[in-house]
Amino acid sequence: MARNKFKILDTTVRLISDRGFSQISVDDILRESNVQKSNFYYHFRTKEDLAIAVLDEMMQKVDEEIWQGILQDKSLSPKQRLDKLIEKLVSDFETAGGKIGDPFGNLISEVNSHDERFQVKVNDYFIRYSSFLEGVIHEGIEEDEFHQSLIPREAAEAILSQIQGAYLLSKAYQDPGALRRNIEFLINVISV
Amino acid sequence: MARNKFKILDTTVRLISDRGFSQISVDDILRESNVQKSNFYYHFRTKEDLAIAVLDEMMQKVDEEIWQGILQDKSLSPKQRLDKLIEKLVSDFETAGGKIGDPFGNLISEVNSHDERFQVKVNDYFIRYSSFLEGVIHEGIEEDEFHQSLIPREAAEAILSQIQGAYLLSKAYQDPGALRRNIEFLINVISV
Amino acid sequence: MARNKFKILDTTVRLISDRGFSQISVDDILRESNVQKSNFYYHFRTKEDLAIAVLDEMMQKVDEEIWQGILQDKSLSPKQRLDKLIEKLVSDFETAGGKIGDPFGNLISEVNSHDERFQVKVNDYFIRYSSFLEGVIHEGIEEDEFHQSLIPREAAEAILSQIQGAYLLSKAYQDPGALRRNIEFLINVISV
Amino acid sequence: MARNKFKILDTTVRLISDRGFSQISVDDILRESNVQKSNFYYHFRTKEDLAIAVLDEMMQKVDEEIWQGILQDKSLSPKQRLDKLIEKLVSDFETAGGKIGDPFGNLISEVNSHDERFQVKVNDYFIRYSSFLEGVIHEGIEEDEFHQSLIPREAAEAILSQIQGAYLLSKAYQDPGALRRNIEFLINVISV
DNA sequence: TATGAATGAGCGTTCATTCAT
DNA sequence: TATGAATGAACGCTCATTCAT
Repeated sequence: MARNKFKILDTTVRLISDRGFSQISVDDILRESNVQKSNFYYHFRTKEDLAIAVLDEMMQKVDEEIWQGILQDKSLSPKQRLDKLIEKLVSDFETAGGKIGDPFGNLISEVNSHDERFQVKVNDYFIRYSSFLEGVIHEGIEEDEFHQSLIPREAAEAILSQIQGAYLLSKAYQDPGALRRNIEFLINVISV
Repeated sequence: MARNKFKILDTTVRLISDRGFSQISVDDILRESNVQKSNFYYHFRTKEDLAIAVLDEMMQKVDEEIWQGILQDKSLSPKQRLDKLIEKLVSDFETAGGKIGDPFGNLISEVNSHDERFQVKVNDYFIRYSSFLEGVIHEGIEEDEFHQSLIPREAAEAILSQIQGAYLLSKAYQDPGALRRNIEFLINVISV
Repeated sequence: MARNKFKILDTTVRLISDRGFSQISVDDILRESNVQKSNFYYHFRTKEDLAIAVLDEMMQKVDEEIWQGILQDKSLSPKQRLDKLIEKLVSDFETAGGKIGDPFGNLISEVNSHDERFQVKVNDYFIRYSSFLEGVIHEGIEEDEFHQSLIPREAAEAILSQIQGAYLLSKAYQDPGALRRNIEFLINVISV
Repeated sequence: MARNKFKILDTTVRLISDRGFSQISVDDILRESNVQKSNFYYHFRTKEDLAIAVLDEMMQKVDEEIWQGILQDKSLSPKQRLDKLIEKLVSDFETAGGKIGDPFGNLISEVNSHDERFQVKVNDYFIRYSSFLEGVIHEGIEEDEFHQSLIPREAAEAILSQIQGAYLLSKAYQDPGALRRNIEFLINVISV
């Protein structure tokens, strides 16, 4: 059973990528998912609880699609993997129709949340993603694709930071090209 | 005589850097500024009108402090100017006490707004800032501080993007260090 | 102006004597007074704030009607005043149509409230009423209407206590007679 | 086997003495008793049904503890029994930690209930208690402990009324002393 | 007996905005 | 310019109860 719980989670993920979690109301979610308010609160203690659940889902998806599916793909060189990552981010962005639809679920706009648990989760999210990238940079240096002088940890964080900023500009400009442009710029500039 | 209008604008700027515009209510602003509700609507037709006015103020401030005050400071070399910019961003971030207090007024979280005029303004904002940076990069290439291969326009946008992403991470991590780290990383990597 | 604020206060006093404050909802009050919800919250910060305001009104009414109007009526002897008080309580109870309609506004059922300010107010209420009664008992002893052995303070509190209990039984039994019976019992037993 | 039914009843009695029946929700009871909601409605048709069941339990307890245990204790004189009753009420009140914990289960606040059956039960409750007290007063008069002029029925009701009122004041004042003071006052004043 | 899931009305409160003076 | 009062929709959440298994 728990059919509705699923529908709620699903709808929320969809709505988040459009407007960000704090901008969507419980009523919005309920309207879109055709679930009763009281049933929502049967499945989730509070709206923030739903947020946590959604973040957990997103983290798992990143693990599968980005990490296992792309960044650990040994059939590709480290740089090729980052290129493939860019392609994925851009195509996700585009298929989401001008909206965001990123594997970050519009976390950009949630960083100001005043909820403690939420902050911690977002933190985890970024740290996890960073460490994924760090592994790739490390390999890339050894294989002479990235400059020897790079410190993997630093480069990884800078790439994550650049990805976030690029998302922001893409949304502001309503232009997926900005997403590709800015991430590629950084990747190119650290490549030999 | 528009004493109250000033107080409203001032308070709003302050509150925005903490929570972002869409997370503060008209009542919040009024409570903090000791202005009457009906007087608010005398000065501003809607809440969005206030947002536009605030953005205008912020853009003017960036023109003065960042552009005229730092990026056009001919007593410094182009790279020195970017370094000084970083210092300003970091110190503003820090004095704002863990909050943001940036010259971007937490635009990060407002990019998803559904208001047309707002979107356009934010766009202007980013484009203006980009063009400021473009000028500096251009100079820097001629003075051999930045790599010859750089296209100023691209590099400028990447820096702006990196600044935005770095703000985001700093807030998520509650660590001003992340702001400096990530912007410096990009500046260093494009310097000769 | 503030027409609605008045209507809200008025309606609340009426509804309280029927069911007690914690058993009536803001919606109940609004329905009965034809006031908009948002206007309610313009006049009162919270539901508890309304409660405080209502208690203040009730206290003032007791001061006027019970204290000045009856207990301080020098044309009557102390015992006669207490008798007159009983008559008033009973007739108020009866005109309220089987409901309560007492000068205590059904405080009986509000004593369990978890709101601090409310508790304090109810306390004040009882203490004030007690001291009114104390004055009468004191006079009555001097005029030889009440037993010399009585300690005014103690007798006053016992009368207040008896009044409260009698209200309770009257409501349980739906019988105004119980109100008169039980208060009279105590008055008689302390009279010479 | 009705294990859960027992747990529900038990928990409810406990919660009632703190807040009164109408102020506790079915969810509250379920949370505290670790019983499933659907199981609750297997055992009780409605929340009011539970109320009735709880009242029945309380009445039985009064029969045992107050009537058989104290008021019928032939080893004590009538007045001594009333004194012992006071001690019990006060000590129950105190061990319940400032809360009520009386054998009346906070009926004080439930008298306004709109449920017919509930009203009837509370009525029964008071009448039963009254008749217990009446017996003691009757004996006391014969044994010359209470004034000859007293009508047992009237005195009994007045004592019950005083007990209720004293509970109320004790709760308002958060002072168990008020409970003892006021009941003792009445007992003393009717004693020879 | 017992369970997980669902229901619909209602809770106290806040929202951006408008009205009349 | 400025004010106090009013509006209606929406907010996140809880209520007692029922359903299907």
